[in-house]
Amino acid sequence: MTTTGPAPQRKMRADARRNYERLLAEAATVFTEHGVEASLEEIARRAGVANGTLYSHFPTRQALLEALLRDRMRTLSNTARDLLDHPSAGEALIIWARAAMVHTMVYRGLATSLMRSIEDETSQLHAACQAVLAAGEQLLNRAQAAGTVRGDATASDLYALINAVAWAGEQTSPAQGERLLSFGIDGMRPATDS
Amino acid sequence: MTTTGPAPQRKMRADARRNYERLLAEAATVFTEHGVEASLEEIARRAGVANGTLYSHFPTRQALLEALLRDRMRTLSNTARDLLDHPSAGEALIIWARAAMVHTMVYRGLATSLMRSIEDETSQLHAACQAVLAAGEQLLNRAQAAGTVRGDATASDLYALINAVAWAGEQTSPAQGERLLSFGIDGMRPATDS
DNA sequence: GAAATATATTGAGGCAGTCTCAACTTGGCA
DNA sequence: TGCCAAGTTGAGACTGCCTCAATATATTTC
Repeated sequence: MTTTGPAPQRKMRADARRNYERLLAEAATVFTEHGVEASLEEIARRAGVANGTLYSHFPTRQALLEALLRDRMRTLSNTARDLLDHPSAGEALIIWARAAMVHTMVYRGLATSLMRSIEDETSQLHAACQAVLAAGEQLLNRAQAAGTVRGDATASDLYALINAVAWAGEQTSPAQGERLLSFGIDGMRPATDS
Repeated sequence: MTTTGPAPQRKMRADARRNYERLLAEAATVFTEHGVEASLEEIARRAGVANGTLYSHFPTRQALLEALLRDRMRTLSNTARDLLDHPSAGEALIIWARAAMVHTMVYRGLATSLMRSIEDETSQLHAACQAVLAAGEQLLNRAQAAGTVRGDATASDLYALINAVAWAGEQTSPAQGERLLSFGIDGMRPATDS
């Protein structure tokens, strides 16, 4: 499993880089097991370093999360761009929204972090979240232009919807998340004046 | 503000009852300020009792929450029953769902507790949550019979939807919660075969 | 290759929170 | 009044967060 080097700043000392990677790897498994609120001490312990080392590499939990999600979130944004070429604007939106929901469910508690980060511009995750939101907006706009989605739905609505259904999914079951997403997207259809 | 006596077990000693009420009152304000994950020590401190006293009255955070929400949740269930007489089945469902969402937003973090409690039958809140879910189910069934809501929507869907939009609302703004709720309910309409 | 230097790591310590329980009040009945 | 069941207390064991002076190590320089 070759990962793209997480590439923090250039030229780290060899031992530092080793610990950095080790910490990231352990963080991934610990977050998977216990969610994003897992003990940072446990991550350090498992990585075989003192907790101070963890804090020196990742001053906050958010910073650690950011490093862990960087690639994944970039991918999500790129996927949105690619889907702009999809023949059906409406379908493209649905496909992407589903992918975004799945992404948000990798770690328990992630939806909360991502939702908080879009509001809080001091968050290390803020930029990545904004990029995702902007990517979604493109797909949304196209679907609106195609008449598949109500004109008054906003990118914030879409972002909130995705996170809310991911949250529901992580609380109960992924299937429940999927169901709510379907309802939510359907509800964004233009009103049929019956 | 006369409240219905929270009535734990019969015949408490006078000082015990006094502390019990005091704790509940302080819990309400502290939860309002800091959400349901607020420090229990602070509640005890503010109530002017030792933390052990808090734990003796409310062995878990959930127990405290249950006592705090008991009346409110009963009311919500009753409201649903009353709304069964509403002329429009569809409107009745919407009105109730909105009320349930507002209820879920009284304390930050409550949506998470309520969502967890419906799954976890050992939770002190489980029974109250089930009652709310059952109450919603009645309204849902009527709306389905009236053809206003898809037949395949379940009470669990409704419960999850309400909690998910309340969660979104507490993360961003109540207005955002309202918007998502509208989308969700709209999406539960029977498919118009265009 | 050794000294000098910049870079990392360590872990104890201060803080806050949860929860428990043995020792101690104190309310209320006989 | 005196007794004892019921209630309260708060120190203490635990876990977690985060900091920072002391220490160790990689890399550069000569």
